[in-house]
Amino acid sequence: MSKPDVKAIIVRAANQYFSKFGFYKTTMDEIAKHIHKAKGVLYYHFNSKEELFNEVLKQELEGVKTELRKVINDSDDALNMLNNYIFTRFDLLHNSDTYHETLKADFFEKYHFVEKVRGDFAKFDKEQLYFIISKGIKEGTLEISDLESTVDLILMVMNSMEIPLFLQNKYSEYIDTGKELASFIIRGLKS
Amino acid sequence: MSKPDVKAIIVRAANQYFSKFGFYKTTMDEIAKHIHKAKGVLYYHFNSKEELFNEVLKQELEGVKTELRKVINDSDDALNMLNNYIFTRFDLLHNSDTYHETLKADFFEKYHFVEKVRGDFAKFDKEQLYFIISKGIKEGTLEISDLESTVDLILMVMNSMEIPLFLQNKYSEYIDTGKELASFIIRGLKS
DNA sequence: AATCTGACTAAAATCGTTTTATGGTCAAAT
DNA sequence: ATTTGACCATAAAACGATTTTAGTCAGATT
Repeated sequence: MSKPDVKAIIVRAANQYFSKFGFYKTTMDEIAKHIHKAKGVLYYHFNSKEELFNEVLKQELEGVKTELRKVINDSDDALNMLNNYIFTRFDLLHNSDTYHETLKADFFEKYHFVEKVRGDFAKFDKEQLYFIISKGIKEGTLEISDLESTVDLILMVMNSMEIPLFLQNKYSEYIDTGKELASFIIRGLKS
Repeated sequence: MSKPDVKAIIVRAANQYFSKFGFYKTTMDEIAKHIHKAKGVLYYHFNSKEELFNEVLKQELEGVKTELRKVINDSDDALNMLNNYIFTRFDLLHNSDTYHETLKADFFEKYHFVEKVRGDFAKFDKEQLYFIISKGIKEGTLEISDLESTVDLILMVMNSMEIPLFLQNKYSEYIDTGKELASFIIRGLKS
């Protein structure tokens, strides 16, 4: 405890407020008071509220990425890998409250400042799918005509489902069908 | 013209306003003035604004259903039928402004009064998919393990895509991938 | 009898104004 | 190098007065 990492403490507190109340209903004063500091210190470590929110989101998605990498490492054949990837991705994002905030934002066409972090995650996502499907092709278990558009298709479907799943409280209603989605996609890709 | 069908005239005018300005920003006075009648006459033919909106939506979806029935009648094998159904459905709903209103509503959890009409359409939708896929099974071109859950899966995906397609102006961005969706689904069902 | 009118009401939305809250700054303190 | 707390400008909330609007109804019209 010789050097308390204030930046990390701020992010942790900010995370609690942002994930509970969202961007607009969280005030910088609240966050500062919660860690028994003056508001100014937030502005010593971050240039703006938006930057702080960005950092919280970034760390949340970083956690998701770490878990997804584990999924990829722990599955050996591409079929299981794809199946686990799709399901775990839904499960992890289901529990990512700050990410849900940005989904709402997307809907209302606000939160422009968050584009970069979301773009980064989209890129990661795409890379993983490329990797998994390419692996399947090499293994001979998958067979597709156009890798690029297949990846786009899967991404589109997964992204489209996020609003009903996470924002419209249809997770319990849809999740069983969602599991089938994974096996259905795989069936469509199988050789 | 001996008996001008006032009810139909009201619905036509209401349709113009609702589809352009939505439910809340359309006033009963506007509609009445547009057809050169007093507002009271609207309440002679309909019990409330909600009921009038319902009627407009009902007729819009009735039109969609009619077109979709044509698609089913005009395709002979189940594979083409399914392909055309999915694509035409997206295309028709893309142009159904009043329906878009209810999608927004769904998101904001308002417009409870519209549940019945939407439920009717969902039922129709499900019946058609059942019909098409059953036909494909009989023909021997499709082969699936669980009809019920397959239908649910396709419905879930199509419904999920409506928000990005119709409300987030991603129609042009997604529609090409959307076309592939149809052929992808078919591939997944083929025997 | 069926259809329509227009004045009416109660409730809600809108608008202009004042007050308060909030993001952000900074000189001084630690 | 980090933190404080007073301070500013602006945006959001609160307020109250005014207008709009969904819905009603007694009476007119056909």
